[in-house]
Amino acid sequence: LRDERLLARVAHGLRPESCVRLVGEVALRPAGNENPDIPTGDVEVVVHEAEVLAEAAPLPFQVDEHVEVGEDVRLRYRYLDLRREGPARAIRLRSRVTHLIREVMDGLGFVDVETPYLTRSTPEGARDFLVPVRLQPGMWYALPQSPQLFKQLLMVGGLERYYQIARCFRDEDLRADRQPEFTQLDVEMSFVDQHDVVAVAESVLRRLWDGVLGVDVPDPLPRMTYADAMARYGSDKPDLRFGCELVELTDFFSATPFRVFQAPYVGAVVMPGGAAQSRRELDGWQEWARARGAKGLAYVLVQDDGTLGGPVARNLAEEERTGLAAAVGAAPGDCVFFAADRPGEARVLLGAARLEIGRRGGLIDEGAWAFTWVVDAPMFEEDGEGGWTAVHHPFTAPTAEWAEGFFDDPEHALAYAYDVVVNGVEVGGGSIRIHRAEMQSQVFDVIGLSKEQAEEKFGFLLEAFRYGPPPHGGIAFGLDRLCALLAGTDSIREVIAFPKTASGADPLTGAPTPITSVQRRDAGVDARPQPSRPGAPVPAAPPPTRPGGEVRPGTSRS
RNA sequence: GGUCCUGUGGAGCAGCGUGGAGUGCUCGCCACCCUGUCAAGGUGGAGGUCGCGGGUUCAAAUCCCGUCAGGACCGCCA
Repeated sequence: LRDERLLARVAHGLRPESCVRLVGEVALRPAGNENPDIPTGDVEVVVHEAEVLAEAAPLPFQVDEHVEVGEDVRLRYRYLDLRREGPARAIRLRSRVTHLIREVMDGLGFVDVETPYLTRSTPEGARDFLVPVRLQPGMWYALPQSPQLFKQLLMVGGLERYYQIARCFRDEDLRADRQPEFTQLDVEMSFVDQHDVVAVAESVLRRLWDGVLGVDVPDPLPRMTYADAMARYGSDKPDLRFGCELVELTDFFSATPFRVFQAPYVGAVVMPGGAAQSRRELDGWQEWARARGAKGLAYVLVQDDGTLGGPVARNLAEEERTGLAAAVGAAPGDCVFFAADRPGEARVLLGAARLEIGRRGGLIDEGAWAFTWVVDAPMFEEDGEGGWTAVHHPFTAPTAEWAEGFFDDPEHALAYAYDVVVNGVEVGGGSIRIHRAEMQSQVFDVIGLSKEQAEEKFGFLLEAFRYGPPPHGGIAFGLDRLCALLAGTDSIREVIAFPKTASGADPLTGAPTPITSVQRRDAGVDARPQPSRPGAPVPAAPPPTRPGGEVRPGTSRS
C-alpha cells in the first residue's frame, strides 16, 4: 500500500501483535519526541509502504511488561508469553548457558555422547516413566532417570571424558524446582579423584557466572563437610548468604528440669529482633512447625533488660535462664527458637526455621552469590526397617579413610560424594565410583542386596566391570536450576520453554490425553509378557535399596 | 497421600470477616470523536451460570460439605 490515506487506515485498524511488513525511512525523532524508556526511542520509521502479513486476533492477555498475568494463562498461551521481554530473555539466557557449557567441556577435551532415552526400567529410586513396545507386546521401556549407568559404561569403553546435556525423567510430584522431565549436564571422567571432578565443575560454574552475569566466582570454591552443614545449618544445602547458625545446647541443658529439653539433642537458632513479634506471629511459628510435622517450636524472648520471656522461660532452671542468652549468642530484643529431638530431626527443623528467619527478617542479601561444596557425605543411612540404604547410589566409593572400615561401621562411613550448592540451591552432585568388584559386593552386602538381586538389576554393569574398568567418577548439574539461578527466578518453569503444571499437564497442548483403543492394542499396553522370552525376567519385588544417580532433588532430608 | 493459599466479564484485582439486587477498580475489546503517537486522550457500549456440585437460609460470590483446577510446602524425589 502506497496511498497515504489507505496506509493510515491500515495502520489505524491494526491490533497489537499483528505481523506486518513496513518499508520506510529510519529517521531521528524530532526534538521532544524521544522516548528514553525504549531501546529504539531515538529513532522512528517514516512508513511509505505497509503490508499486513498476519493480523492478530484479540489477545487473551496483553503482551505487555506492565501487566501481571497468571501463570496458568501464560502457559496456556506460552507462544504469546514468549513475546514478552522477561520470558524471552529467560529462554535466550538458557541458550547462552548451554553454549558456554559446550565451550568449556569441548575446551577440556570432553566427548559429547548421547545415551538412550528408551532404556531399561530399574524398579527402585524414583518412579519410571514407561513406554510400551509395539514389537514386543507387554514389554516396556523406561525413560532414564539419569544417564548414570550408561556413563559408567562409557568409562569402561575408554571414552575417558564424557559429557552430555541430557533430558531426565522422573515420575514424582512436581515442585517449583522439579519437573517430570528436566535437563542435566552429565559428566564422567576416568583416572580421576574428587579434586579433578571438582575442578572441572568449578570451571563450568566460573564460566557461566562470568559469561552470563559478569560475576567472578571464588577460586577455589569454599567447602564444608556434610556433618558441618547439618550441624551449623541444619541442611545439606545451606544458604550461606546469611548467618543465624544453629547452636547446639545439648550439654547446656544436660541437667535441665524442663522435660521437653530432656532429649538426645537440643539446639537453637536466634531470630534477631524477634522478641518484638506479636503473639499472633509467635503462634504463627507454632503452626509453621506443625505443618512440617513437628510438635511445635519452643521459644524464649530475650527482653530489653536481659531477662527471658515467653512460656518456656519459667520451665527453665535459674542458672539456665541467666546463661542462655550468652550460650546462644542472643542479644536483648532477640527471639530464640529451640528444637529438642533426635539430632537429625531437630537440626532439619532448626534449619528450616533458620531459612524462614532469613526470609521474614530480610536477612538474605539478594545480590549475593554464596557457593559451597558439601563433601564427605555419609555412605549409608538407615532405611527405617533396621537395614541400610545407599545415600547417593550403591556405586559410590568410600573415602580413603573408610575404604577398609565401611563394612563394619556403615553408620559412620563417609563417601567420596560431593554436592555443589549456590544460595541454598543444590545445583549439582556427584561421586567417585567403586571400580573394584570386592568392594562393590561389600556394599551390596551392607544394603542387603543379594548377589542374585544385584545381578538382576545391574548385571550388565557388573559384567562390564569385570573387564578392567578404569577408576572413575563424575558429577551432574541440574541445568534448569542453574538457569533459574542465573535468571534470578525461584521457579525452573521460567527457564523451560514449555513447562508442565503441578498435575503434570501441559496447558498448551493438553497433554496428557487418553489414547484410542486402537493405539492401546497396537502398543500392547494390556498384553502379558511372554515369560520364556530371553532377557525378559518378570521382575521380583525389589528390596529397599536406592541405586544411583545424581543431583538429588531440592528438599532437605535428615 | 497430607497441610495451606487462590479461583469473581478477555487479563489483573477488590468485594467474602458481620449473607440482603452481579456492586466496584485498573487494563483490554467494540463504535464514534480527537490525535506526532510510542502503557495516548475523550464519549458511548458490549461482555460475568462469582470454578463446579450439594447443603444451611426467606435470601449465598459471601457460611458449611464435597469436588475440580492453579500455586507453595510436607511426604516422595538414587
